[in-house]
Amino acid sequence: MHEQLIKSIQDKITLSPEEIEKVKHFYIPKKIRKRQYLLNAGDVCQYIAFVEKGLLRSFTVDNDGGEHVIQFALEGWLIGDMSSFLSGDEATYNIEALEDAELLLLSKPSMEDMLHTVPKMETYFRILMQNHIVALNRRVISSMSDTAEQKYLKLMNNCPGIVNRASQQNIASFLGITPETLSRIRKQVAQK
Amino acid sequence: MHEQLIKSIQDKITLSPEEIEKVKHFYIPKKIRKRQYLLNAGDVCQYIAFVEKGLLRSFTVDNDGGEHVIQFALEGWLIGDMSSFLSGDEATYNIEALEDAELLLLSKPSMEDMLHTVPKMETYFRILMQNHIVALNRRVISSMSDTAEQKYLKLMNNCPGIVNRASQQNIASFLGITPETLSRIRKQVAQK
DNA sequence: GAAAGGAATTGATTTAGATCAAGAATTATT
DNA sequence: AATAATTCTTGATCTAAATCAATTCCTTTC
Repeated sequence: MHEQLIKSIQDKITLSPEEIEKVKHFYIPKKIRKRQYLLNAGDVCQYIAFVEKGLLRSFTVDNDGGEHVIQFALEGWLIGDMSSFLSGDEATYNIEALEDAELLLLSKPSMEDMLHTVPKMETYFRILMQNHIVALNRRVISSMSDTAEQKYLKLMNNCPGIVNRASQQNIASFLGITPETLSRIRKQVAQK
Repeated sequence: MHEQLIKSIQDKITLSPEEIEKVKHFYIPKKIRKRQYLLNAGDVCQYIAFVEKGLLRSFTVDNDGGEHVIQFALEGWLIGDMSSFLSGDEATYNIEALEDAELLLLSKPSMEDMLHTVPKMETYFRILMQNHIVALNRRVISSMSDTAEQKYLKLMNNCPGIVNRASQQNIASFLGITPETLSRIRKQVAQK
């Protein structure tokens, strides 16, 4: 049940077997089914979720009712409304399972306990945050300067799992293009 | 010399006068002149810079030689290549002063010392990081779903200082539009 | 203070991608 | 298995913004 989590941690820091056992106990396993929501915009985000299995998306709904996919999360990724989780303010994002999923939830008190008990986990979360900021900056630049095709090809290279498993509507929304444009791009890319 | 920094900190956490004095000593004052670079892409980002006075920008140069403004920083803001600073890897951003500037530099060893000496500063940096992530997410959504005019109006509302002080080329680059388009938008906005 | 070099404006044209619309192909539901 | 409901594809048209180009307006700088 914790393989992905352990892998994710050991990728970044070194923990003793005892520390690993301690860390495990701070996470609450939870299964959710396709189409279920883990978080509704307006609620406070009580947990950040580590994905052991499945695929989720976070998204906002704008004034005109348009959905914007902020992030996907598959095996080994973390998802949540970080800002709401850390500050206790209302969440601006919704989080929905796109496939049946197995999650490991971490509440804020558990997180604080854990960082106190296993201080090396500070480094783990710092690295995650840092990677996240780098990824967001890349996405800003890409959304400003790449063509729709370049955006799609980059996503395909960086996250083939998402391209294979998410619907084209969701992928298009994530890339900031229409589903029609994505469909045409896929056709072109296929025949070369 | 430290007014802006103290204001920024006291905005988020409460420190005793003694703690404030301690914090001050970890920062190195530095003046740089317009057009000077604080960081070149490829170097390691040794310092994050708190802006006491002036205006700076960080930007990347893509393969075709095109510049992309990542961020502006004016009084009370922090600028640096966070990823390079924290990880020690090569910076991907350049940082340049757009006006003569007075900075307070924080090196990584100083930062670690400071967090150790005044642990409440952890919270300060956590809040800064968190705000940064929220801002980046907003920017991604805006760049995908807003028109050029909406992007400009939002920047004008959120950061009038930048709109007034940065060149239109830089503002256009930051917004992901051409200088010509920005010029036309400004004309329209002015006559209403 | 004149010349030079950018920066900003304005106009004409092009284009990538959006929008509108209708049909084909999957996927769900009973 | 049959029907309903999405999702995806394909085509025709439209539009916001890019590109190309020429002029005017500011700053530098000598």
